[in-house]
Amino acid sequence: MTETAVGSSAVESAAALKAHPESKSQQAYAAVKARIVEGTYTPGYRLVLAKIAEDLGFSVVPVREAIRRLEAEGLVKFERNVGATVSGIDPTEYLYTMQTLSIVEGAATALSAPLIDSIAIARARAVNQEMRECLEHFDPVRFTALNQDFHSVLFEHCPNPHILDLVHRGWNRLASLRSSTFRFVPGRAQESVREHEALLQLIEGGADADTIEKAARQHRAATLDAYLSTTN
Amino acid sequence: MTETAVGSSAVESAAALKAHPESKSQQAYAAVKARIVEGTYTPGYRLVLAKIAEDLGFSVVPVREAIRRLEAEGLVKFERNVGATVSGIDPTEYLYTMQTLSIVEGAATALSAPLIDSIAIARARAVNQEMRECLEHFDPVRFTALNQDFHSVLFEHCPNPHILDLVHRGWNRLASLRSSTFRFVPGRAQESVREHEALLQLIEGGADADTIEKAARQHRAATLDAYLSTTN
DNA sequence: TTCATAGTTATCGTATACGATTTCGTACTT
DNA sequence: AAGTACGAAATCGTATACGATAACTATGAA
Repeated sequence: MTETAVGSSAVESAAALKAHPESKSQQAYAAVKARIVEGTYTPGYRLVLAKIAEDLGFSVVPVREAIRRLEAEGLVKFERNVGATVSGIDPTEYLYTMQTLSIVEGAATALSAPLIDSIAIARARAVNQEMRECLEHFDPVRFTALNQDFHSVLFEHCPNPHILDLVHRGWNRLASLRSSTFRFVPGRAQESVREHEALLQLIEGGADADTIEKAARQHRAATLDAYLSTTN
Repeated sequence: MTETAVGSSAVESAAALKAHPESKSQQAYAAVKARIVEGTYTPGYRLVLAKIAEDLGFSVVPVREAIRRLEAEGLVKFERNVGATVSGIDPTEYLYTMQTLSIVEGAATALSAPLIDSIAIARARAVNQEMRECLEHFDPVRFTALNQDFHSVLFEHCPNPHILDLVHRGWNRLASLRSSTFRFVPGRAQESVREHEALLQLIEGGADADTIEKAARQHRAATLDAYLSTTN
């Protein structure tokens, strides 16, 4: 587990089924996205079409298309006759993204809850345990990845792929902000791990959808609150 | 009021501010989107790049880019070496879209509620009154447009543009299904108008966010339920 | 020294061209 | 008559080329 770049799963798995060589625009999309999510291209980074095209070894047209797609996902900003830059670390954007995530993650969790079996719960617990260990060794990068894994386990049988897609977009958006000021408010991580366990117990106990949704939403919202409290 | 095509408002208004002539890919995007939303291109319609390019009077590259953008919004399906078609009327997709809409509309309404003033409430009531009249004259197309207007008034000061964007995407998605089997379950429209009034009263009365969110969510969900009950 | 302006460079935007892939029709075989 | 294989047409995918726009720089005047 612990894959970092989370993609529009539906699209990508469909593409994988066809034994087709990936189109170059597809490749360019994946490549640039990966660089943004990994942090090679940090926010504000100037994405020059010709340069990227040369790097990847093909022409500008597919690259252009890829950039446009990333723009639609909010990962890059594209200005006419000026060019593309990796989307910024505007605190307001962070707030919007986190708030939206709290809503869609809450919904995704509530919808998935009735479909989660005990095996998945056990796996989620194992991931959460790993997260605890990360805290001891202070490994924030892995912690974040595991956090996504934890929720991914819960979302495995999410009955609505659209909502799942929105979750993934949010995650990617946040990933592009890596190593910005928006991470690791002291103490929040510990609390987060505790909330995970509480969430699992709610699911195990067959709590009603509304309770689970509120808990999951609050889980994300608390991280946002923790950040906000540090700045004010 | 009563504009039909709802766009990523942030992007479009920004583009409007620059006195720039719209780029051709932008024009192509708007044009094709409009045709889909208006119903000129119905689901399943084959979008041949060269043909569209000729119609619009420019080359295929910008058209291609536009189609890709529409793909990202879910309005068209693009298959490699085969081409683009207007996204289909799969009942499952309808369910996904409506369910997602119920969630994001619910959230958008709850977030907006505290910011809605009495003038806006009055305007919303006026729109709702028009909707009643539409029911008498049986004008479903206008009814749908007014329905969007009603909610748009409520969302005018929505503090989170991301969520608003998701709402708009959902609306566009549904619009592309116009004149499909997914509309106008008998009696549902009347109920919808009543629910609008109830929603306004909740907002006026300063109901708490949770109550408003549930009401708004249920309002959309009920339409979905009405559809589902007709098929089973 | 600072500001305005003109010219240069970098970069984007789009058209055209051609190769690759798919689809569809037709002829041939069983 | 039905199915298969082959070939032609349609369509997509990408490269290259060139025009348009904006950013930058240098030069001159106040």
